[in-house]
Amino acid sequence: MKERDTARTRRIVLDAAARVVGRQGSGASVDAIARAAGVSKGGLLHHFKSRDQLLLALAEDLVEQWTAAVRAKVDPRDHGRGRLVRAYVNALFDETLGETGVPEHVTLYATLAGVPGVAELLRRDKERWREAFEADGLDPDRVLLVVRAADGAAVASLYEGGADPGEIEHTRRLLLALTEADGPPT
Amino acid sequence: MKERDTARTRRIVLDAAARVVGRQGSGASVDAIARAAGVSKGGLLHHFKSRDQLLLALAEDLVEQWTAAVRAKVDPRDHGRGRLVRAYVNALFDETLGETGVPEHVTLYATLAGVPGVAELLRRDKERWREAFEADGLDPDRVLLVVRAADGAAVASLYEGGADPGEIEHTRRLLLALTEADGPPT
DNA sequence: CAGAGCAAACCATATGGTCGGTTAGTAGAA
DNA sequence: TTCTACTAACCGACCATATGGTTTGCTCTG
Repeated sequence: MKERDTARTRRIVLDAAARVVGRQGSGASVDAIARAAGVSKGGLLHHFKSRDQLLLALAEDLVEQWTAAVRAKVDPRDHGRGRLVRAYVNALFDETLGETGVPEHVTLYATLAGVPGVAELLRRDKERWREAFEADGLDPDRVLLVVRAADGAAVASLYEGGADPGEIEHTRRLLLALTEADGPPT
Repeated sequence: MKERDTARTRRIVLDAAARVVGRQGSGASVDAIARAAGVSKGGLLHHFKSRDQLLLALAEDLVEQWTAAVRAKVDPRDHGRGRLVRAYVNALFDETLGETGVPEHVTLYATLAGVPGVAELLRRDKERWREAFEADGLDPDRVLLVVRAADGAAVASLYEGGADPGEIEHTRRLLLALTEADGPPT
Protein backbone atom coordinates (compact mmCIF):
# COMPACT_ATOMS: atom_id res chain seq x y z
CA MET A 1 0.00 0.00 0.00
CA LYS A 2 1.11 3.51 -0.71
CA GLU A 3 2.84 5.13 2.22
CA ARG A 4 1.64 8.61 1.31
CA ASP A 5 -1.89 9.15 0.13
CA THR A 6 -3.60 12.48 0.66
CA ALA A 7 -7.15 11.20 0.55
CA ARG A 8 -6.39 8.37 2.94
CA THR A 9 -4.60 10.61 5.42
CA ARG A 10 -7.43 13.12 5.39
CA ARG A 11 -9.85 10.32 6.13
CA ILE A 12 -7.76 9.03 9.01
CA VAL A 13 -7.45 12.51 10.44
CA LEU A 14 -11.18 13.19 10.17
CA ASP A 15 -12.02 9.91 11.89
CA ALA A 16 -9.56 10.66 14.65
CA ALA A 17 -10.96 14.17 14.98
CA ALA A 18 -14.47 12.78 15.36
CA ARG A 19 -13.31 10.49 18.15
CA VAL A 20 -11.26 13.06 20.02
CA VAL A 21 -13.73 15.92 19.68
CA GLY A 22 -16.53 13.57 20.65
CA ARG A 23 -14.68 12.74 23.83
CA GLN A 24 -13.03 16.01 24.77
CA GLY A 25 -15.41 18.53 23.29
CA SER A 26 -14.55 21.40 21.00
CA GLY A 27 -11.60 22.23 23.21
CA ALA A 28 -9.71 19.32 21.70
CA SER A 29 -6.29 20.51 20.65
CA VAL A 30 -4.82 20.07 17.21
CA ASP A 31 -1.96 18.19 18.79
CA ALA A 32 -4.27 15.71 20.48
CA ILE A 33 -6.13 15.06 17.24
CA ALA A 34 -2.85 14.66 15.37
CA ARG A 35 -1.57 12.14 17.91
CA ALA A 36 -4.82 10.18 17.74
CA ALA A 37 -4.44 10.04 13.98
CA GLY A 38 -0.82 8.90 14.22
CA VAL A 39 0.34 12.03 12.46
CA SER A 40 2.41 14.99 13.56
CA LYS A 41 0.83 18.36 14.10
CA GLY A 42 2.77 19.74 11.17
CA GLY A 43 1.52 16.92 9.00
CA LEU A 44 -2.06 17.55 10.00
CA LEU A 45 -1.81 21.26 9.29
CA HIS A 46 -0.43 20.42 5.90
CA HIS A 47 -3.84 19.02 4.97
CA PHE A 48 -6.04 21.43 6.93
CA LYS A 49 -4.71 24.98 6.92
CA SER A 50 -6.07 25.81 10.34
CA ARG A 51 -7.85 24.31 13.28
CA ASP A 52 -11.15 25.92 12.30
CA GLN A 53 -10.82 24.58 8.78
CA LEU A 54 -10.33 21.10 10.18
CA LEU A 55 -13.41 21.37 12.35
CA LEU A 56 -15.48 22.71 9.49
CA ALA A 57 -14.35 19.84 7.30
CA LEU A 58 -15.30 17.49 10.11
CA ALA A 59 -18.78 18.99 10.25
CA GLU A 60 -19.22 18.63 6.50
CA ASP A 61 -18.08 15.04 6.71
CA LEU A 62 -20.57 14.28 9.46
CA VAL A 63 -23.45 15.80 7.55
CA GLU A 64 -22.60 13.59 4.58
CA GLN A 65 -22.28 10.51 6.74
CA TRP A 66 -25.56 11.20 8.47
CA THR A 67 -27.39 11.67 5.18
CA ALA A 68 -25.96 8.41 3.92
CA ALA A 69 -26.89 6.63 7.14
CA VAL A 70 -30.52 7.67 6.85
CA ARG A 71 -30.71 6.70 3.19
CA ALA A 72 -29.31 3.29 4.12
CA LYS A 73 -32.08 2.80 6.66
CA VAL A 74 -34.89 3.24 4.17
CA ASP A 75 -36.71 -0.08 4.07
CA PRO A 76 -36.79 -1.16 0.39
CA ARG A 77 -40.08 -2.98 0.97
CA ASP A 78 -41.65 0.09 2.51
CA HIS A 79 -43.39 2.15 -0.14
CA GLY A 80 -45.89 3.98 2.05
CA ARG A 81 -45.92 7.63 3.01
CA GLY A 82 -43.44 8.50 5.71
CA ARG A 83 -40.86 5.91 4.81
CA LEU A 84 -38.10 8.53 4.92
CA VAL A 85 -39.28 9.77 8.31
CA ARG A 86 -39.21 6.20 9.57
CA ALA A 87 -35.68 5.79 8.25
CA TYR A 88 -34.67 9.01 9.99
CA VAL A 89 -36.12 7.85 13.28
CA ASN A 90 -34.54 4.43 13.01
CA ALA A 91 -31.13 5.81 12.07
CA LEU A 92 -31.17 8.20 14.99
CA PHE A 93 -32.26 5.69 17.58
CA ASP A 94 -29.91 3.00 16.30
CA GLU A 95 -27.07 5.43 16.70
CA THR A 96 -28.27 6.36 20.16
CA LEU A 97 -28.28 2.71 21.14
CA GLY A 98 -24.70 2.29 19.95
CA GLU A 99 -21.60 1.95 22.08
CA THR A 100 -21.63 5.25 23.87
CA GLY A 101 -25.37 5.52 24.34
CA VAL A 102 -25.09 8.93 22.76
CA PRO A 103 -25.72 9.72 19.10
CA GLU A 104 -22.33 10.67 17.81
CA HIS A 105 -23.37 13.06 15.11
CA VAL A 106 -25.59 14.98 17.51
CA THR A 107 -22.80 15.26 20.06
CA LEU A 108 -20.56 16.64 17.39
CA TYR A 109 -23.10 19.05 15.99
CA ALA A 110 -23.54 20.44 19.47
CA THR A 111 -19.82 20.75 19.95
CA LEU A 112 -19.08 22.21 16.56
CA ALA A 113 -21.97 24.65 16.40
CA GLY A 114 -19.69 27.48 17.51
CA VAL A 115 -17.13 26.99 14.77
CA PRO A 116 -17.29 29.64 12.02
CA GLY A 117 -19.19 28.34 9.04
CA VAL A 118 -20.80 25.37 10.74
CA ALA A 119 -24.07 27.11 11.60
CA GLU A 120 -24.51 28.05 7.96
CA LEU A 121 -23.73 24.49 6.93
CA LEU A 122 -26.34 23.07 9.30
CA ARG A 123 -28.93 25.54 8.08
CA ARG A 124 -28.48 24.41 4.50
CA ASP A 125 -28.66 20.79 5.62
CA LYS A 126 -31.89 21.44 7.47
CA GLU A 127 -33.40 22.94 4.34
CA ARG A 128 -32.49 19.82 2.36
CA TRP A 129 -34.17 17.63 4.94
CA ARG A 130 -37.28 19.75 4.87
CA GLU A 131 -37.60 19.30 1.14
CA ALA A 132 -36.94 15.59 1.37
CA PHE A 133 -39.61 15.14 4.02
CA GLU A 134 -42.07 17.17 2.02
CA ALA A 135 -41.60 14.74 -0.86
CA ASP A 136 -42.19 11.90 1.58
CA GLY A 137 -45.90 12.70 1.59
CA LEU A 138 -46.91 12.72 5.25
CA ASP A 139 -48.86 15.58 6.79
CA PRO A 140 -46.26 18.33 7.48
CA ASP A 141 -47.30 18.85 11.10
CA ARG A 142 -47.00 15.16 11.75
CA VAL A 143 -43.52 15.13 10.27
CA LEU A 144 -42.52 18.18 12.27
CA LEU A 145 -43.72 16.58 15.48
CA VAL A 146 -42.01 13.26 14.94
CA VAL A 147 -38.71 14.69 13.73
CA ARG A 148 -38.52 17.24 16.52
CA ALA A 149 -39.31 14.59 19.11
CA ALA A 150 -36.63 12.30 17.70
CA ASP A 151 -34.11 15.14 17.82
CA GLY A 152 -35.17 15.97 21.34
CA ALA A 153 -34.74 12.39 22.47
CA ALA A 154 -31.28 12.33 20.95
CA VAL A 155 -30.05 15.45 22.68
CA ALA A 156 -31.65 14.39 25.93
CA SER A 157 -29.45 11.30 25.94
CA LEU A 158 -26.57 13.63 25.17
CA TYR A 159 -26.99 16.11 28.00
CA GLU A 160 -27.71 13.49 30.54
CA GLY A 161 -24.81 11.30 29.56
CA GLY A 162 -26.50 8.24 28.13
CA ALA A 163 -30.11 7.26 28.60
CA ASP A 164 -32.07 4.18 29.58
CA PRO A 165 -32.19 1.77 26.60
CA GLY A 166 -35.71 0.76 27.54
CA GLU A 167 -36.94 4.31 27.32
CA ILE A 168 -35.13 4.84 24.03
CA GLU A 169 -36.77 1.80 22.49
CA HIS A 170 -40.16 2.82 23.83
CA THR A 171 -39.80 6.27 22.31
CA ARG A 172 -38.75 4.83 18.98
CA ARG A 173 -41.85 2.68 18.76
CA LEU A 174 -44.04 5.56 19.77
CA LEU A 175 -42.65 7.74 17.00
CA LEU A 176 -42.74 5.01 14.37
CA ALA A 177 -46.37 4.36 15.19
CA LEU A 178 -47.11 8.02 14.64
CA THR A 179 -45.75 7.81 11.11
CA GLU A 180 -48.20 5.06 10.21
CA ALA A 181 -51.26 7.27 10.42
CA ASP A 182 -51.70 10.48 8.46
CA GLY A 183 -53.40 13.83 8.75
CA PRO A 184 -52.80 16.29 11.57
CA PRO A 185 -51.75 14.58 14.82
CA THR A 186 -54.20 14.53 17.69
CA MET B 1 -24.57 49.92 49.98
CA LYS B 2 -21.88 47.63 51.26
CA GLU B 3 -18.81 47.64 49.08
CA ARG B 4 -18.02 44.03 49.82
CA ASP B 5 -20.80 41.48 49.86
CA THR B 6 -20.08 37.85 49.07
CA ALA B 7 -23.58 36.91 47.96
CA ARG B 8 -23.88 39.94 45.73
CA THR B 9 -20.49 39.38 44.12
CA ARG B 10 -21.22 35.73 43.46
CA ARG B 11 -24.46 36.74 41.78
CA ILE B 12 -22.73 39.32 39.61
CA VAL B 13 -20.07 36.83 38.61
CA LEU B 14 -22.60 34.13 37.74
CA ASP B 15 -24.60 36.53 35.60
CA ALA B 16 -21.46 37.65 33.83
CA ALA B 17 -20.42 34.04 33.34
CA ALA B 18 -23.78 33.22 31.76
CA ARG B 19 -23.35 36.09 29.31
CA VAL B 20 -19.76 35.36 28.40
CA VAL B 21 -20.13 31.59 28.17
CA GLY B 22 -23.31 32.05 26.17
CA ARG B 23 -21.39 34.17 23.69
CA GLN B 24 -17.98 32.54 23.60
CA GLY B 25 -18.82 28.96 24.46
CA SER B 26 -17.20 26.81 27.11
CA GLY B 27 -13.81 28.10 26.03
CA ALA B 28 -14.51 31.37 27.83
CA SER B 29 -11.52 32.22 29.98
CA VAL B 30 -11.68 32.97 33.66
CA ASP B 31 -10.12 36.32 32.92
CA ALA B 32 -12.79 37.25 30.40
CA ILE B 33 -15.56 36.33 32.83
CA ALA B 34 -13.86 38.29 35.59
CA ARG B 35 -13.56 41.37 33.38
CA ALA B 36 -17.21 41.11 32.39
CA ALA B 37 -18.11 40.99 36.06
CA GLY B 38 -15.93 43.98 36.88
CA VAL B 39 -13.79 41.86 39.17
CA SER B 40 -10.17 40.79 39.04
CA LYS B 41 -9.29 37.21 38.25
CA GLY B 42 -7.86 36.84 41.72
CA GLY B 43 -11.06 38.13 43.23
CA LEU B 44 -13.15 35.74 41.17
CA LEU B 45 -11.05 32.76 42.15
CA HIS B 46 -11.46 33.72 45.74
CA HIS B 47 -15.17 32.90 45.45
CA PHE B 48 -14.91 29.94 43.10
CA LYS B 49 -11.88 27.82 43.82
CA SER B 50 -11.40 26.77 40.22
CA ARG B 51 -12.74 27.35 36.75
CA ASP B 52 -14.61 24.04 36.78
CA GLN B 53 -16.20 24.89 40.09
CA LEU B 54 -17.40 28.19 38.65
CA LEU B 55 -18.95 26.48 35.64
CA LEU B 56 -20.60 23.86 37.80
CA ALA B 57 -22.07 26.60 39.99
CA LEU B 58 -23.29 28.29 36.84
CA ALA B 59 -25.03 25.11 35.73
CA GLU B 60 -26.71 24.72 39.11
CA ASP B 61 -27.86 28.30 38.95
CA LEU B 62 -29.33 27.80 35.49
CA VAL B 63 -31.23 24.70 36.54
CA GLU B 64 -32.78 26.67 39.38
CA GLN B 65 -33.66 29.59 37.14
CA TRP B 66 -35.22 27.33 34.55
CA THR B 67 -37.34 25.55 37.14
CA ALA B 68 -38.52 28.90 38.46
CA ALA B 69 -39.25 30.14 34.95
CA VAL B 70 -41.50 27.18 34.21
CA ARG B 71 -43.31 27.50 37.52
CA ALA B 72 -43.93 31.16 36.73
CA LYS B 73 -45.54 30.21 33.43
CA VAL B 74 -48.18 28.00 34.98
CA ASP B 75 -51.49 29.65 34.20
CA PRO B 76 -53.30 30.14 37.54
CA ARG B 77 -56.67 29.80 35.82
CA ASP B 78 -55.64 26.55 34.19
CA HIS B 79 -56.59 23.61 36.36
CA GLY B 80 -56.78 20.92 33.71
CA ARG B 81 -54.43 18.02 33.17
CA GLY B 82 -51.23 19.00 31.45
CA ARG B 83 -50.99 22.50 32.83
CA LEU B 84 -47.37 21.95 33.82
CA VAL B 85 -46.55 20.60 30.38
CA ARG B 86 -48.15 23.68 28.84
CA ALA B 87 -46.09 25.90 31.13
CA TYR B 88 -42.95 24.02 30.09
CA VAL B 89 -43.74 24.47 26.42
CA ASN B 90 -44.56 28.14 26.83
CA ALA B 91 -41.46 28.87 28.89
CA LEU B 92 -39.24 27.17 26.34
CA PHE B 93 -40.73 28.86 23.31
CA ASP B 94 -40.87 32.27 24.96
CA GLU B 95 -37.19 31.96 25.70
CA THR B 96 -36.53 30.85 22.14
CA LEU B 97 -38.34 33.89 20.83
CA GLY B 98 -36.19 36.21 22.96
CA GLU B 99 -33.43 38.50 21.78
CA THR B 100 -31.02 35.96 20.43
CA GLY B 101 -33.56 33.62 18.86
CA VAL B 102 -31.93 30.87 20.84
CA PRO B 103 -33.02 29.53 24.23
CA GLU B 104 -30.30 30.64 26.58
CA HIS B 105 -30.49 27.83 29.08
CA VAL B 106 -30.35 25.22 26.34
CA THR B 107 -27.30 26.87 24.82
CA LEU B 108 -25.63 26.79 28.18
CA TYR B 109 -26.59 23.22 28.98
CA ALA B 110 -25.06 22.20 25.68
CA THR B 111 -21.93 24.18 26.38
CA LEU B 112 -21.51 23.04 29.95
CA ALA B 113 -22.36 19.38 29.42
CA GLY B 114 -18.68 18.50 29.32
CA VAL B 115 -17.81 20.09 32.65
CA PRO B 116 -17.22 17.54 35.43
CA GLY B 117 -20.32 17.14 37.55
CA VAL B 118 -22.75 18.81 35.18
CA ALA B 119 -23.97 15.62 33.51
CA GLU B 120 -24.86 14.20 36.90
CA LEU B 121 -26.64 17.43 37.81
CA LEU B 122 -28.72 17.33 34.65
CA ARG B 123 -29.63 13.71 35.23
CA ARG B 124 -31.02 14.52 38.66
CA ASP B 125 -32.91 17.46 37.21
CA LYS B 126 -34.44 15.27 34.54
CA GLU B 127 -35.69 12.87 37.19
CA ARG B 128 -37.38 15.71 39.04
CA TRP B 129 -39.14 16.79 35.87
CA ARG B 130 -40.30 13.28 35.20
CA GLU B 131 -41.93 13.11 38.60
CA ALA B 132 -43.52 16.52 38.22
CA PHE B 133 -44.99 15.62 34.86
CA GLU B 134 -46.29 12.36 36.21
CA ALA B 135 -48.21 14.31 38.84
CA ASP B 136 -49.56 16.52 36.08
CA GLY B 137 -51.94 13.77 35.03
CA LEU B 138 -51.61 13.53 31.25
CA ASP B 139 -50.99 10.25 29.48
CA PRO B 140 -47.24 9.56 29.87
CA ASP B 141 -46.65 8.89 26.19
CA ARG B 142 -48.32 12.14 25.29
CA VAL B 143 -46.13 14.01 27.76
CA LEU B 144 -43.01 12.29 26.45
CA LEU B 145 -43.91 13.22 22.90
CA VAL B 146 -44.66 16.86 23.60
CA VAL B 147 -41.68 17.47 25.88
CA ARG B 148 -39.23 15.78 23.53
CA ALA B 149 -40.58 17.73 20.60
CA ALA B 150 -40.25 21.00 22.52
CA ASP B 151 -36.68 20.13 23.45
CA GLY B 152 -35.96 19.19 19.87
CA ALA B 153 -37.35 22.47 18.57
CA ALA B 154 -35.21 24.37 21.05
CA VAL B 155 -31.96 22.71 20.09
CA ALA B 156 -32.82 22.97 16.42
CA SER B 157 -32.88 26.74 16.78
CA LEU B 158 -29.57 26.41 18.57
CA TYR B 159 -27.69 24.41 15.97
CA GLU B 160 -28.99 26.38 13.09
CA GLY B 161 -28.25 29.71 14.67
CA GLY B 162 -31.72 31.10 15.25
CA ALA B 163 -34.89 29.89 13.65
CA ASP B 164 -37.83 31.38 11.82
CA PRO B 165 -40.21 32.98 14.38
CA GLY B 166 -43.19 31.89 12.32
CA GLU B 167 -42.17 28.26 12.50
CA ILE B 168 -41.48 28.55 16.22
CA GLU B 169 -44.94 29.92 16.88
CA HIS B 170 -46.54 27.29 14.69
CA THR B 171 -44.75 24.53 16.57
CA ARG B 172 -45.78 25.98 19.90
CA ARG B 173 -49.44 25.94 18.96
CA LEU B 174 -49.16 22.43 17.63
CA LEU B 175 -47.68 21.18 20.89
CA LEU B 176 -50.09 23.10 23.11
CA ALA B 177 -53.00 21.64 21.17
CA LEU B 178 -51.63 18.18 21.81
CA THR B 179 -51.77 18.77 25.56
CA GLU B 180 -55.48 19.52 25.41
CA ALA B 181 -56.50 16.00 24.50
CA ASP B 182 -55.58 12.95 26.55
CA GLY B 183 -54.88 9.28 26.08
CA PRO B 184 -52.17 7.88 23.82
CA PRO B 185 -51.37 10.19 20.90
CA THR B 186 -52.41 9.12 17.42
C1' DC C 1 15.52 15.47 -9.88
C1' DA C 2 11.39 18.10 -8.37
C1' DG C 3 7.62 18.45 -5.66
C1' DA C 4 4.53 16.88 -2.17
C1' DG C 5 3.89 14.50 2.31
C1' DC C 6 5.38 14.84 6.65
C1' DA C 7 8.11 15.36 11.24
C1' DA C 8 10.14 18.02 14.80
C1' DA C 9 11.81 22.05 16.66
C1' DC C 10 10.41 26.49 17.47
C1' DC C 11 7.74 30.91 18.63
C1' DA C 12 4.34 34.05 20.34
C1' DT C 13 0.44 34.09 22.94
C1' DA C 14 -3.08 32.92 26.17
C1' DT C 15 -4.62 30.58 30.14
C1' DG C 16 -5.46 28.51 34.83
C1' DG C 17 -3.94 28.92 39.06
C1' DT C 18 -0.88 30.76 43.04
C1' DC C 19 0.86 34.22 46.10
C1' DG C 20 2.01 38.31 48.70
C1' DG C 21 0.04 42.19 49.94
C1' DT C 22 -3.91 45.78 50.55
C1' DT C 23 -8.25 47.32 52.14
C1' DA C 24 -13.18 46.96 53.66
C1' DG C 25 -15.95 45.16 57.24
C1' DT C 26 -16.79 43.64 62.10
C1' DA C 27 -16.68 42.25 66.87
C1' DG C 28 -15.13 43.31 71.19
C1' DA C 29 -12.40 45.94 74.71
C1' DA C 30 -11.79 50.18 76.95
C1' DT D 1 -18.06 55.91 71.06
C1' DT D 2 -13.38 54.97 69.69
C1' DC D 3 -9.48 52.10 69.26
C1' DT D 4 -7.74 47.50 68.33
C1' DA D 5 -7.46 43.05 66.44
C1' DC D 6 -8.91 39.98 63.29
C1' DT D 7 -11.33 38.03 59.15
C1' DA D 8 -12.34 37.88 54.56
C1' DA D 9 -12.86 40.25 50.05
C1' DC D 10 -10.04 41.70 46.55
C1' DC D 11 -6.13 43.11 43.49
C1' DG D 12 -2.20 42.60 40.42
C1' DA D 13 1.88 40.40 39.33
C1' DC D 14 3.84 36.12 38.46
C1' DC D 15 4.64 31.22 36.79
C1' DA D 16 4.26 26.91 34.50
C1' DT D 17 2.00 25.03 30.88
C1' DA D 18 -0.51 24.37 26.69
C1' DT D 19 -1.86 25.80 22.27
C1' DG D 20 -2.20 27.40 17.31
C1' DG D 21 0.56 28.19 13.83
C1' DT D 22 5.31 28.65 11.26
C1' DT D 23 9.59 27.18 9.62
C1' DT D 24 13.14 24.13 8.43
C1' DG D 25 14.53 20.18 6.52
C1' DC D 26 14.17 15.15 5.59
C1' DT D 27 12.00 11.46 2.76
C1' DC D 28 9.05 9.21 -0.32
C1' DT D 29 6.86 9.18 -4.97
C1' DG D 30 6.43 10.05 -9.64
